[in-house]
Amino acid sequence: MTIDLLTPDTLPLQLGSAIALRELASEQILFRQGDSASALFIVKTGRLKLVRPTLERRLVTLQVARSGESLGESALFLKHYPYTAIAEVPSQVMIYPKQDLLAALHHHPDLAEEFMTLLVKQNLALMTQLELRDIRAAHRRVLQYLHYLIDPDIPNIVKFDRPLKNIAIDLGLTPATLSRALTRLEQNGTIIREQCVIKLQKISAA
Amino acid sequence: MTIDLLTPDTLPLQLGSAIALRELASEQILFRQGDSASALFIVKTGRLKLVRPTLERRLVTLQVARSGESLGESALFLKHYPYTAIAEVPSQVMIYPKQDLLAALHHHPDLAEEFMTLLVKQNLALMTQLELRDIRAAHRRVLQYLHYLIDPDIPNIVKFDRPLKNIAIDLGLTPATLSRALTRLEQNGTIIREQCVIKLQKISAA
DNA sequence: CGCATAGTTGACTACGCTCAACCCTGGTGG
DNA sequence: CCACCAGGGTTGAGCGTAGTCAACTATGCG
Repeated sequence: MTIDLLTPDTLPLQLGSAIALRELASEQILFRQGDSASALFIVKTGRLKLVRPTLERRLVTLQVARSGESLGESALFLKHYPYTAIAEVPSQVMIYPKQDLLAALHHHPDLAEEFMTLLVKQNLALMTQLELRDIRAAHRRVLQYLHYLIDPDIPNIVKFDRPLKNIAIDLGLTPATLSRALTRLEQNGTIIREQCVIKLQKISAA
Repeated sequence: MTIDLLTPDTLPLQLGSAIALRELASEQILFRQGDSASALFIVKTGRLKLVRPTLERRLVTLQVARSGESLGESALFLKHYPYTAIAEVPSQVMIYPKQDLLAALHHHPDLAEEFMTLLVKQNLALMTQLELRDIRAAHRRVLQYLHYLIDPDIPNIVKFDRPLKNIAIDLGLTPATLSRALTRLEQNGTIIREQCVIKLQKISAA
């Protein structure tokens, strides 16, 4: 409950084993859906995304893991990865072998509890994504997405740290539609754009 | 790993405390989003759904819990329920107080591991739902949904146990569109309908 | 027998997708 | 220093299709 055990710094202490590092180039695949699930990863630098290919040969983005965040938790309780992990930019990930982690979870109730909290958080994130998809109108969906992104410390400002192309896909839109949605919001006076910096105005009605 | 600890029968043994029961009428609310999170529930009879109201005054269905299944796991690690639980039909739920369960998870690593597996499974279910939403064409989405529902024991047969109206909402469609999608699939020869029983044919192309 | 609800079907509208052209930026090489 | 190129982003025209609203049918229940 006190400090965060699930970080690159503190987790090795729990495991008591050497941790490997892996470098990934942009667009490189860390593991594929269906691969034998062997490890959990924590992003040291860069950015990864978890995706699943759909029937229509498109990719659904399930999660984006940034520096300090973990990915592949499901692996600990499944035989195969249920999704594919791809580096969006050149990245480094720390590798935590499945068996070691499982043993650690077994012996450290606090770590287990923290891990459960993490899983629940991920659940919530997925629910939020699902909720987003239920908003039909593209500009409304985008607006809601912006609201999720605002940092309480820097109110009403959102800065995109990844290409609009990717964000569009995350939102279940095409780049063209996202672009139109943003211009529409700007003409509404709902937002003000300056490159990848978005400023939300008070009035958030459509 | 041997037997399932997270069932109405075995869980009380882990908790060592009396378990309360609650009866719900159809459409009755078990707890609301934002309520103080006090317990986890397991459905004894009936059927509940977890929903979140969206901006457009619609309800996104996040999960459907049938007899023997649990709901409200997130509550153990959050102060407030992140969704609303509604009975779709008259139901009975067993109540497992949060504190008792947390203590049990702390002292029984096997129970904790099983719980984590459960959380991961729910994660996967949400991912699957998200993937469904990425299929634009209504009839294709429905077809994929049907594929998810087939029971390996009874191949190519799906029986709806809830009104089409609800299923439509789960799929992010209107009842009208779902109806059209089903008739289209039938005219395609992809499925054969008889009331709420659907038979899938071999050829599953659109 | 009537009422309420679920399901189906029709006509119309709206909007997101597709495909394409175009602009703009950054990087490379002559 | 400029010419070229590649990629992301924007904008336009047209199409398909899901939503909406409504009417109608069918079913179950009082």
